[in-house]
Amino acid sequence: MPELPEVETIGRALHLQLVGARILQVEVRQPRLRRLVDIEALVAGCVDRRIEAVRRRGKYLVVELNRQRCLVLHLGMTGSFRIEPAGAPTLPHDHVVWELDDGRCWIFHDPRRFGCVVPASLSLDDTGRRGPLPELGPEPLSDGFTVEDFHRRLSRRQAPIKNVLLDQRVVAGIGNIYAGEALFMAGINPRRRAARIGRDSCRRLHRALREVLTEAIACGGTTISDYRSVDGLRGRFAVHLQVYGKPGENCPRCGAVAKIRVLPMAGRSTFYCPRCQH
DNA sequence: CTCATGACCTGACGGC
DNA sequence: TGCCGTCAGGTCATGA
Repeated sequence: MPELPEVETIGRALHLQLVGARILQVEVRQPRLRRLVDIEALVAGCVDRRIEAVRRRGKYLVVELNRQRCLVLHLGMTGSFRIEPAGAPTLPHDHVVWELDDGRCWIFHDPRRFGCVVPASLSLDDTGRRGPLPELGPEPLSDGFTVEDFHRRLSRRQAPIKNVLLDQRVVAGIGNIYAGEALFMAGINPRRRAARIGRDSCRRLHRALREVLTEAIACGGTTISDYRSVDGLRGRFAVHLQVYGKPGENCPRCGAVAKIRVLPMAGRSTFYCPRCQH
């Protein structure tokens, strides 16, 4: 579910809520997430440590703990966090519960169990990666994401641009919704081979990605059904979506001239306007 | 290396 | 009402 704006929203909320708290204990109710939770390592990595920061990298969250440890978290499709008073009743699919020293507990909830909770040592390698994060491309909202570098990366790929945008090694944090929205904004057909995106189109796509992600973060993300931030609030970007989830509707740019179409690409639904996107 | 496909899970929804 | 197929915001392993 969550893409960069949703993970950013959740990460900011967790940072505000958790920094300064000390973890008294951690309970793993269901270790069988996408990667099996190593309970021993999680307990050793968490208990009696203070939470110092929560940061985002791509769609991952890194919770920094004192004494050089961290937690690497991913929300998969349906992961969420909430914070409750200690002893509050838990729900089905509450898989990990951290008890804090201030009378609250922090809960990881994930019905589909595509998320992960991985304890790691807090160390930077020479590429700036933390712990067991996979190889990730540049942060699209950072200065390190330049048109030149983006164009170079695209020029090596023969796959459709839509699929390449979903490759986290090319640029980090883009998922199905924002890939489709950015391609619409940039007027690029999702089936276009990435290597055949010219300099001008690449510049438009670069700008579109930054614009859509920035606006979505300002809205607290996009809620289609499940997604909620830590406080339980919905993201408000859904009303700004131009094409995602709107097959058969009039294109918002060319009006009634063309209808939005949907086609499967790499197993995911892709929405686009056949008239406006080339 | 690149690329496409299916697997991993649960729940919601529509058709019959 | 209930059963079945399909679909869902993500990643990862596998084989061509």
